[in-house]
Amino acid sequence: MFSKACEYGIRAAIFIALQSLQGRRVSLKSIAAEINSPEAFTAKILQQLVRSGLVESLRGPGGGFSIPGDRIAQIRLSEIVYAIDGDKLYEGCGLGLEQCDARYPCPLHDKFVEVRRDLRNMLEQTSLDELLTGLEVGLTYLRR
Amino acid sequence: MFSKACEYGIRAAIFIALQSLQGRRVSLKSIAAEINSPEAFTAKILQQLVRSGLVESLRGPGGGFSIPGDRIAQIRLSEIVYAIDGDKLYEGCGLGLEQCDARYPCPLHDKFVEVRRDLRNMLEQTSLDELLTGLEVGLTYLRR
DNA sequence: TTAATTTCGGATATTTTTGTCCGAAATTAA
DNA sequence: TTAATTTCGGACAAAAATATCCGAAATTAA
Repeated sequence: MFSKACEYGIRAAIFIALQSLQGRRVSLKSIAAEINSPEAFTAKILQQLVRSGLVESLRGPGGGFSIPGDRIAQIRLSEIVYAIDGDKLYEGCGLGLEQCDARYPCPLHDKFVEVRRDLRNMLEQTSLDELLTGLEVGLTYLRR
Repeated sequence: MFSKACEYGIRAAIFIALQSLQGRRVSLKSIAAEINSPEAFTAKILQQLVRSGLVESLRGPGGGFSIPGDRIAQIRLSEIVYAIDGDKLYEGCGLGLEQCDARYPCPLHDKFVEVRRDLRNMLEQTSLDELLTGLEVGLTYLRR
């Protein structure tokens, strides 16, 4: 469903948010260790999130990545997915037709649009901070 | 959402079904021309559908691909997707965790499971023949 | 039988995605 | 200032997905 890059990006963002709540900046190394992702590849994805303004970074000793407290409740998964994969998930015909819309739909158009809208709604309605509560109380996990 | 292979596979199956209804077998060449797909690649995908028993093939002059009439109403999109992509779409954690289930869920587990169930239901409930009616009356399209 | 047609199957090529390496730049602290 | 740390950015490598090529096998018809 999501690309590997997206999976790593979301997991990283969740972990950064979790640590930012405690006022801790986290290094690339600790992120990759915590979410169990390839370090160098994760670096590329984090750079995309930084450029998109979803994550802040600081170089040098004690540096690392963070998300400002007020942003943690604002940022939606849809923004993270969009920053990494662009509108791939939101646009385009389910059967790959170049032109496919309500006027000239593919045979699957209506049903596909509905499913994708559900996915999109889910991503747009899910903020980072609501994913943290389960982690904090040990009900959900970021690795394994 | 779907792989290119799946997109071609579904479009091909729809076109074969449409022609089979008229008692016509269709060649690889005409399929690729009709659904606007790369011919040799489409051949590989058709072979998968044949091996899975979703499509019948016949070699030699006048040969080609077909779907028996009674199968057209039985075959679901879920079967086509499964024949081509396996259970990739139906299994696995949304965030890519190796172990993620109701007992040890990732932070997105519940929401993701719900969206994927919607997608799966849609594919399981959609049969080939119901996609043909729109095509027959010119309401939907397979190319463009 | 021969020639033409069409799918089958393996090898190969191209493109995209995923992943690695390494030096440069920035920052901190001794 | 110097050394250590950490992100940044570009080049490169590996793997997977997409796509092509071509001869073999099967079938049909002349």
